[in-house]
Amino acid sequence: MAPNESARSTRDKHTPDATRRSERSRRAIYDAALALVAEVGYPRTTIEGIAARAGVGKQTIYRWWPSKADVVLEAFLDLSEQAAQAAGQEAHALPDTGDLAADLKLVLRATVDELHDPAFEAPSRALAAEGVVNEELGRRFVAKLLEPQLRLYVDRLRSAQAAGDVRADVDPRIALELFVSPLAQRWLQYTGPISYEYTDTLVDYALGGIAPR
Amino acid sequence: MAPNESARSTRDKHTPDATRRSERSRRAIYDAALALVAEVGYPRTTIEGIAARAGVGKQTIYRWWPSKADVVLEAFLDLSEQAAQAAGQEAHALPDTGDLAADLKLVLRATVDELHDPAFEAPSRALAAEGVVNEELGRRFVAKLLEPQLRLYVDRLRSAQAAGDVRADVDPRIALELFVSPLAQRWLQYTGPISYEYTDTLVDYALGGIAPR
Amino acid sequence: MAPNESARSTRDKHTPDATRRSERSRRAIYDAALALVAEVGYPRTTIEGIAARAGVGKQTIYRWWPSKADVVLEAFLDLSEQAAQAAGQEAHALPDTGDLAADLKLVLRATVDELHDPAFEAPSRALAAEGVVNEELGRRFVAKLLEPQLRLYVDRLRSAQAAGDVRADVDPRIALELFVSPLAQRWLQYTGPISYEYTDTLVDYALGGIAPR
Amino acid sequence: MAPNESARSTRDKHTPDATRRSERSRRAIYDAALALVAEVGYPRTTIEGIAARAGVGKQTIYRWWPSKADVVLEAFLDLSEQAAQAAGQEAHALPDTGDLAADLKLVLRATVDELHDPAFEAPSRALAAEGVVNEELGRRFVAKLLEPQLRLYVDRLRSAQAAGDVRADVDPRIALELFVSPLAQRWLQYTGPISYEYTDTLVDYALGGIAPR
DNA sequence: GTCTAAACGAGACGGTACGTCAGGTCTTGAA
DNA sequence: TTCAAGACCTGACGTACCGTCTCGTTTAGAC
Repeated sequence: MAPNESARSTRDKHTPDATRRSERSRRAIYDAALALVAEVGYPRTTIEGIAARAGVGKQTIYRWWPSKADVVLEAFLDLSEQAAQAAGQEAHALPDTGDLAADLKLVLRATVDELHDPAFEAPSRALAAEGVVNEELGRRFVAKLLEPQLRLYVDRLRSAQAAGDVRADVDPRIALELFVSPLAQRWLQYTGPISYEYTDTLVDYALGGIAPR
Repeated sequence: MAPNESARSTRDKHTPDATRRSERSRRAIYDAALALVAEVGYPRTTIEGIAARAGVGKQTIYRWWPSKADVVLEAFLDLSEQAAQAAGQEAHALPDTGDLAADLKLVLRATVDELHDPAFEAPSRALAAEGVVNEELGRRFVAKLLEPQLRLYVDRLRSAQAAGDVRADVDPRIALELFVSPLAQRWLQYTGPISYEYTDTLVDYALGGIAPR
Repeated sequence: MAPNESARSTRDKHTPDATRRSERSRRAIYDAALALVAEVGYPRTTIEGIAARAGVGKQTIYRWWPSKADVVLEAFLDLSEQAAQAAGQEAHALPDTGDLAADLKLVLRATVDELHDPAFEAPSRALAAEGVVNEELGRRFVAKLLEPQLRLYVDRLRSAQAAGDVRADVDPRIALELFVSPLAQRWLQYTGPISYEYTDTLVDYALGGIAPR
Repeated sequence: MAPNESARSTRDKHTPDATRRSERSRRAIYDAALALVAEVGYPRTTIEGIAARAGVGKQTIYRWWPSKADVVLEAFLDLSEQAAQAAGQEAHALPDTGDLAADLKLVLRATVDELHDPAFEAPSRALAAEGVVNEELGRRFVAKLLEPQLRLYVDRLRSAQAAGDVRADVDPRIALELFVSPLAQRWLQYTGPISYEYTDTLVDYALGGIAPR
């Protein structure tokens, strides 16, 4: 048996040698993918187009990613990581001044701003849409991007529970949805305008309830 | 000049004579579109496929609808209308037993069931996804399907306000999102499981707030 | 049995009542067909186009003619008849001055002129082309248009045989092809230019042969 | 710089790399094109049909040929070349036994046989018909296929002139039409039957003339 | 410092679906 | 019933991408 054969038998041809991967190509593909999604939208973004724009052969994309959705998702994750690093430690925890309502309002206002940022809007909308219809991608999108952010709310709510600002029997994972999901739905489905007043109101309603005290 | 001549002079060739439209074809196209979306999913549903399955020329589709999304949306609206008519007056108002929490829980449990119905899931997911990325379609989807349902919640909450079960200063249109949007997001984005307990909890949290009394 | 059934059984639907046929439409269709063939060529002449130009419904054409070729052939035959009537008796016989060569040259020169007439060229080329590939139409084209003209040559050659200007053992139907067919082929297949000198030469060669005497 | 690079720089994207062309596909397309023309005729032969029959993507045809006519013409030229190679040197010159009449009769009899060969008849009739109505194609058809054959007659007649069997003042290019064109017209237009006697007679008439000596 | 195997750019390949268009058939309403 | 109008079904058009598959050409690790 030739030595290279044994090498091949341990490595399927569908799993190329990652150590020899071209970093240049990877970066160029991320950039091209995000640029195209932003410019022409996700459906009209094609793998051929990404390859052409990145100055890369189509096979280089098909070698490393199984689908267009994966390329765009990974490119977006990369972008988010870079943005997070640029923003410093803020990404690791929500502010905790002791005033829960104020802290939540602050963070949600920042989210409102982010949702209006065109650089994020096009790709994240595209991925969200794909995730609606493609469960596997949707779950990955949530696990990699959404859930880590929601965990910060959970932490902050736990802290509030410890401080007695939130009832102990409340499930934080559900509670956070009271103010996060309405904002998400308005953004995703155009069911209403998004503003600081709106998110402030959400926090107030969620914390105090809508029933009379 | 005959009346129809003036009508014709204002109609260019891109807007065919709707009075001569074939009802048979329209129905067949609706059925085929919904069936295909349910069977192979929205992305793999093609206009060619709809035409073939409906026993209809492609041009007959392109003549009356500008895009695949429009065909499916209209087909889905038609389906919803039929379902509403079959269900009778239930669609016109939420139950109002005087017990707001119980009424909301009941309706949300019904929604949970509906969201698990495969006949509705495939097309509505497809349309929601398309609406995320296609604002025009999204707004139409909301206006025609979502908003009418949300209005029923508004009405019920107004009634509750009159009965003193909800604070008078609360905006019902926002308040309803406290329990509707979380469900919607879990369904759309797979951010969590959907169950009766979950929706019951949402109603409790929303009505009573999460802060201690 | 319903009354209309008996009506149908006595009259096949493919043979409508000719007595009620609109002469106006027939003429308009002939004119439109020839005009279109001349303007855009035979292949791009469509029954739809003829109907639109004639101000006639498509079905009116399909009712009376089985194919585009038939419409054009009939229109062309009609045109030829009219032209023949306008030209008087010249169509019934070739000139017979006693000088066979001169007579033939004269007639062939007239043919050269006719072949250069755009009003005749487009439809006759179109019909000839169709006839090459559609034997049934080709034979009809020949029988109705070509053969009557060739018969005049036969007559003239018979007269020449009687006068001793053509050998008695020569078959006139074949002999005429010596000068007619070369002209036809050059015209049909663009195998060479067409001029008076050319046709004169053909007559000389055909009458005298090309071998030395 | 490698030589092919400079070649590439002068070639835009509309002229693909011919060196990478698939010979298998080219052959399959030729075969399919000729088969379809023979079976259903030229007008009903479609590029889609050729592609399907050849087991080839449509784009592979559009990549290399600008039109259906070009595909079929090229396929037919290829067929002719192969037939010529199979026939050996006969294609390069007419027989020259010294007996002009006998040589011409022999060749014309072979032509008669060829005209009756179904493998040749369908595509050449289709191309001839198209050429009648499409001058550009017609001229190409003549230049590539007809004229090379006629040149052989010109050569043989020149040889006969040198031998004193044809008058020196005769133009061979015209003279050959005396026996070639009648046969062509009968075949193209169904103006008469085609037989050995007929072509023999044509040669006799053409060489000796039809006038008495 | 070679050697060599894999990743690379390029792009041709067999396909699918696109959206447009033309053509023959079928349906409707006016005369 | 004929006719005009035009919607219908069919199917070919030429284009855009798909995902696969070679081609040479880098390129980077092992010898």
